[in-house]
Amino acid sequence: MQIVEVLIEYAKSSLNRPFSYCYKGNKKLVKGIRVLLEFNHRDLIGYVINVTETNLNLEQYEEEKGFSISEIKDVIDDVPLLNEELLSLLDEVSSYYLVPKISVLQSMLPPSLSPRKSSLKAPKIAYDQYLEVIDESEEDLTNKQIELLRFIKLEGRVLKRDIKQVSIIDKLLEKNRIQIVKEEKRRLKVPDYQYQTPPKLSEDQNKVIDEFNNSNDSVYLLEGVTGSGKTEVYLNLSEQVLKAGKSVLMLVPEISLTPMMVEYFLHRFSNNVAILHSELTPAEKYDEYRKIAKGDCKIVVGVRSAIFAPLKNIGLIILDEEHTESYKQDNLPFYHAREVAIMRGKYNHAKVLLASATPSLESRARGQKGVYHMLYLTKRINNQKLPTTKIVNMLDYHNIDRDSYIFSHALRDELHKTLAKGEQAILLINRRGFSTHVTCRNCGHVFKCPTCGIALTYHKKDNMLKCHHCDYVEPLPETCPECGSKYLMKTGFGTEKIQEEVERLFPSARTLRLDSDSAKNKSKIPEVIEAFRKKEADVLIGTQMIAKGHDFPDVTLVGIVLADIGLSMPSYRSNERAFQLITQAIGRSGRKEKPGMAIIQTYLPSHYAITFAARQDYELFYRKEMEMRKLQFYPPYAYLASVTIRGKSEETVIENTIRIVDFLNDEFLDDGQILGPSTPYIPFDMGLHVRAILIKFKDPKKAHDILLKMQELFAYNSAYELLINIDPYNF
DNA sequence: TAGACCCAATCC
DNA sequence: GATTGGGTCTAC
Repeated sequence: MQIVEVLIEYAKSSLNRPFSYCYKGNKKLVKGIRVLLEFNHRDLIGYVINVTETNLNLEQYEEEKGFSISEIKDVIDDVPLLNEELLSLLDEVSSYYLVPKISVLQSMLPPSLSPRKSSLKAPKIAYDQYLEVIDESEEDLTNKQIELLRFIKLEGRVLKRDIKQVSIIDKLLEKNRIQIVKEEKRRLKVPDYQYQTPPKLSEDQNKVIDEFNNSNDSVYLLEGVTGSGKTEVYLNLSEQVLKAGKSVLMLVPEISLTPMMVEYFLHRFSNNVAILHSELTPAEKYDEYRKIAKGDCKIVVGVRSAIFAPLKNIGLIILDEEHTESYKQDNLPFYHAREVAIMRGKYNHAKVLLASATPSLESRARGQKGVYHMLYLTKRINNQKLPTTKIVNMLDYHNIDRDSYIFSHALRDELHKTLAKGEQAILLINRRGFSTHVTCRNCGHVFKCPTCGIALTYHKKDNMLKCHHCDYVEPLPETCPECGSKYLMKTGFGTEKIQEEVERLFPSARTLRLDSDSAKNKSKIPEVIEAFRKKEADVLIGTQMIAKGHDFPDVTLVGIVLADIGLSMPSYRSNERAFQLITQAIGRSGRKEKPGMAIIQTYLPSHYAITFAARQDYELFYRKEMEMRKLQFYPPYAYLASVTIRGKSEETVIENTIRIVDFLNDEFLDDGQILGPSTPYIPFDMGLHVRAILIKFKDPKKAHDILLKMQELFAYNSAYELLINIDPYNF
């Protein structure tokens, strides 16, 4: 009889321990496979972490162990899902982040191989399911159902997997308003590009490459201004690594926003590239994953979770735009791809290259201390000049256009000139929707989200009010629900409003808008980007997703409609975020031979995040922000960990949070600062009360021990849920 | 995570 | 006296 120890698919720290089952069949089981079993009256998946043989019979064995043992119901895999390296990485990641092992496993493996019940249903052949409207009547539908119905109607047909609210789809199907049309899905087709001969490298690029090659350091930070040709450096280094018989892991922030990077790699390495990102179907992911595991391709291009790709013999790991926050997973298992990259680099004796025009403060500080090897690309390719920038003080009404309170004279004039020259412009406004507040002019009633209490944003496209924190929606009523007045006032602006303003002021300009609304249908993002690049429009209006990494040769004007939005966020990183966003956005201007221009409109014209971003002066920003971080004891001067407690009863939550704070104070004494209990910006989460604790400390080893102890003492309680986030971003 | 179990409140 | 609802416990 074989005894297996398994991890249960529930990612709960109280269940983060092995459970024993027996197997009486005649297969030889190995660790690393999945099994089907019954656990506490439910069928679910277990992941085998240990197998032993015993001569005892079941009764004797149970006697010896002191608990009863059931039999496995089924064996799912024959061979282990992970190789030795990933197995050890699993331990390292789960112990660093203090998260259940199973949660790391579930991130490492594609859905069809994941140790969770739903993986059994994961398709081996994929179909695309489209939703189409068959009956437009909105009678006896809820608001959310109306929203979706109108959305599908506006789009014509919509991919079912693009719509996350499955229950609403089901209701609409049930009420015969829409139908599903099935089409066989093509597996991921990678275009077969012609090999592109590498361009001649600049002096700067050669210098960086030589320095990289001639050093034995393991982690490098490449600081390269926008347009300095970082991509060509990646390609060149990758080529060398491949020639040496090793493989390359290339991470990008969000693949649907950076199809260019994929294209470059495909041009150079064609069928040697596997692609991993969240928009792939389970079947495609499965294909790509297997291809990588079998060693059929030596390069993986992908997003955060691709850091776990089963690539063997890695020689180089690159993180493009390393400062990007999407490298940090903000739910379980809370890992940061950069830290995992460094772990894998160590194991493989591979080099890790982090690159950005605006490195994160913590990386840049490590560079300063010599923990990372600094590399610089200071010149733009062909010595293009950085765009001319202008900060417009919106507090001064002389600067504001008479026709439009949103545009300054400067921005309107420049946009006019740009359009007259037949060149393109980008307008950035980091807020979607039409207007941020709707107020009754008569009684002052403000439309607010009933569950979050924050103001609802008006969306003109479907004439609905939406909460940007939860998923609440309602149609904009004709009259005020309080007093019946017809005069509802819309204030504050977002992308939709800007688009309308541009169309009003420049009737002949062709506009495109890109934000997470227009990208609800995710395949839209690359379409819009491509259309703009092909000059099918003159002005692109959008949120931060248009600021990142795109190369639009004919854009000569970037307008930041309101630069302050990011600065008002309550986070120690808000200055850094604002600086990065503005710098990145400005970098979109003037990428070819034509000189670029950028206009920054702001109510805080002397804020250093804005002035230094306008000058594209990372170095000065870095120094100033480091001073601030030092004063306030924030990273990189301190390490952070946050603890979140959530539960049904507010009292229980508060009581326990205080107990935990007391515990932490006793344990850390003078080696850490404990802030809290604090009430987060959004104090409710799906009906649960939330409280948070922030811990700042100098000694990560000591903190790790204390947090582990805290977890043992407090995590095992069903009255509330406790989550630890190591190196959190949103505080 | 979610079913079982326990106890108290509530209903007829 | 039975039924319902909430909070707590436990899993191999």
